[in-house]
Amino acid sequence: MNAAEKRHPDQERTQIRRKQVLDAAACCFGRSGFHGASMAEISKAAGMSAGHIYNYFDNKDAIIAAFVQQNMERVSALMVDLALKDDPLQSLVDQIGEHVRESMDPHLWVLPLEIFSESARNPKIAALLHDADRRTRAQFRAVLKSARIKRGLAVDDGLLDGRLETIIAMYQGLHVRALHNPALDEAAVVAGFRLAFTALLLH
Amino acid sequence: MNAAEKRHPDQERTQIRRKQVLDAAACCFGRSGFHGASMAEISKAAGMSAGHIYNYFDNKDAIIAAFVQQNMERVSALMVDLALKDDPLQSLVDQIGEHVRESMDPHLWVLPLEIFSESARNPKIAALLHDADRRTRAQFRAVLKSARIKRGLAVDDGLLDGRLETIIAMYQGLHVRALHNPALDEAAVVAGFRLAFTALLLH
Amino acid sequence: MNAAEKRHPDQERTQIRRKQVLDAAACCFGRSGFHGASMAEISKAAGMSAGHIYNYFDNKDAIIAAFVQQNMERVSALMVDLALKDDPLQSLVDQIGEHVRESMDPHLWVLPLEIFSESARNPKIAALLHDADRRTRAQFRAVLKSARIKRGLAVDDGLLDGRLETIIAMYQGLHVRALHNPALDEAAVVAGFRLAFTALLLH
Amino acid sequence: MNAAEKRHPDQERTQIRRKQVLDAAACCFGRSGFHGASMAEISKAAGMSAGHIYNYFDNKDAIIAAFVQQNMERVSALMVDLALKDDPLQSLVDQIGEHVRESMDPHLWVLPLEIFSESARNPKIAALLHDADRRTRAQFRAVLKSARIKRGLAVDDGLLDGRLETIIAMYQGLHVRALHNPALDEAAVVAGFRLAFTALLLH
DNA sequence: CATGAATGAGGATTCATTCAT
DNA sequence: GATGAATGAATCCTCATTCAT
Repeated sequence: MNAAEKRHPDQERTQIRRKQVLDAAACCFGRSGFHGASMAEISKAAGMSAGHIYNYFDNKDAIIAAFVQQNMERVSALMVDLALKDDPLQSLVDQIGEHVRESMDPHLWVLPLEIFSESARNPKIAALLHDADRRTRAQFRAVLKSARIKRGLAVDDGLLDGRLETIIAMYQGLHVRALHNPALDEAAVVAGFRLAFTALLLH
Repeated sequence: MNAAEKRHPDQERTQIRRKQVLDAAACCFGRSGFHGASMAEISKAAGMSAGHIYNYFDNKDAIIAAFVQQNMERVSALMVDLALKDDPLQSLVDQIGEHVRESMDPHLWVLPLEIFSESARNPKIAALLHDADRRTRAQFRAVLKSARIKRGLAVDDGLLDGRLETIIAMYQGLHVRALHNPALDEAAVVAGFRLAFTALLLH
Repeated sequence: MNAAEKRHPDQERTQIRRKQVLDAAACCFGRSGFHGASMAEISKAAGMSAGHIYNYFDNKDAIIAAFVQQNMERVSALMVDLALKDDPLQSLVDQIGEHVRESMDPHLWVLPLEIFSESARNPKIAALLHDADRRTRAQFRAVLKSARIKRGLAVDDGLLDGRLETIIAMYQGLHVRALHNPALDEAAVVAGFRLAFTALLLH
Repeated sequence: MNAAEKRHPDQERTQIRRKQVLDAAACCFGRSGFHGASMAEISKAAGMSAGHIYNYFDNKDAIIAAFVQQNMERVSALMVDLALKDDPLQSLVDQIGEHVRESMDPHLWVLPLEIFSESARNPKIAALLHDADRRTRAQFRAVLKSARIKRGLAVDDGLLDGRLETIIAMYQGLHVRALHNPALDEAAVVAGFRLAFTALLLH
């Protein structure tokens, strides 16, 4: 046990407990949705009594919000990775294959959709989403801009936003596609995406 | 009152009442979500008692399903329109502006997202969605194919699916973008979409 | 159409309609019980709208009561038949076989049980039952008495009631037995009843 | 508080609560019938919230079933008592007086009738009833057989069933008699039963 | 006479939340 | 800290009953 942990052992414990709940919530939310998952279900998955959860979260909405927050941070980290690449533009094109494959696991995209539809109704969630999206966009924008300069491509500020919004839309739309079309042909999608990405990123 | 109405006044009335409920449901579902909207809320919006709704729908799920079905048919009609154009490919590119503008009214896209997340958990809704998507894809595919032939473009069957899935993903993703980024710049998106569509449709 | 019918054609019609409802009720009550059978179910079986039933019966309870009344009258008629026999005592013993066989059709005895348990809760039904039972007992008692005199058996007034109550209890209990023991052996029951009846009636 | 209670305080509490509910149910079912008694009524009688009852019983049917089960066990215990008597046959005849007196308290026999009529419609209850009846019959049969051997009476296997079914029918029928004829003369019934029992048991 | 659309009260059940232990 | 017993409001749904047509 290191010093930092020793200094605030209870805060440490609190963080562990909160994570326990959020992990359990991830499982339950994925299985039953935000509103379908009962506190009882979550508490059982968290290995903790239902009442005790209220020591760490004010109410169920707070769990949902914390859970969404956590997810946002995960996505933000992916952007940081991209920024560190040598040639991010080429990376994006090259990685279409694996990104598409990931996006097509429907199991993985139930939760984002749950979040999206919750945000339409819950202003707190919407604020979280807007904020995270703004940060992610800024990161993505910076990456695109510097990469275009490095490659000697035009840096058309207005169009830059269009390029990145389109790319993000494609990936977010792909999650929806995976749900709607269970027989979605991965190779075909990759080919289609490559056509579009080439136009969007390399010209 | 015309002849058709006179002949089946009760069936007519039933249809009117069902529509009344579905319209009310659209409103309530958009405001509160499928599960957040209570039958009492819907019945009040529909101007009829809660109990009476059950004369037109077996249960709440049946309302959701009918509502989804109705939405599907609206989308299907759009495809039929497209097929009737002289040059559907050019039409798609030309109409990017208005389609994007429509897609960006967040009010309009709350419900589809609600449907998507419901489908992840409700097999009946998922089946409706899959079926509708299959039909829509087939229509879209036929349109693209004949339009490409007419234009003398390569009819690469495998890639054709990729092209259309990418386009659908872009529009479905755009709904998500509109929710995530309330300041979304319409002109920029249109420009981005035009780049991608040109690559996907006209080459 | 005879005179009596012509004089009160509407009362005639009313009686027919009431009977229609009661017959339908018999079917529904047997299938679903008094409280399980809905007015909608009954009205469908009666081939008449639910609302219209209220022109013939004040409410559902009135249907139940009329139905019970009808059943009571049927039982009473059986007693009259018995009184007309040459040697009612011997008849009762001889008919054990067919009476037991009848009593063992569980389908037939659902309704009496329904009536019994309703009477425990519904004073109006209880009054009907008490009244019918009193009449039936009196008839039965008179039959037994005169038959015993004719046969030269002792006419022990106090014991006479015991004899007849016991016999009635046996048949009413047999209905319960038929429900409890679906494998009830008819021949065995007949033999058992014959032992008891011989002691009760012929000594 | 003894050791057993201390070891499983929660299981103990659960049993107490279940009993609380069943006792309340007995009261409400008797007053209003199985379907007439609402969960609210039962919960008030049990001194606990309606929602809390669902921690002890899956649903209302489970309460009915547990209640029926409880009643069955009471009857089964009576059979065990009988088996322990020196001369069960003579005991049965001697105890006619008290058994009849018990059977004539109408308040006590409302619930069995409720159970009977429920069993006609509820397969789960019917199964419970059939099973309990089978066990009770087997016990009774063994008692009768050994007692007849001890007394040197013929052990006519087929007729044995007839004898016992007739006796059970008499007592079950007596409950119905008590409801139908509030003025039922106890002494007369005892005399009638004695005639029949003598023929059925002692010859 | 006859319909069946419409009502609204009431029922079983669930679940977020609290609190005594 | 930790439990889970307990609450009670809210939800979906049913059904006897009424009434305009």
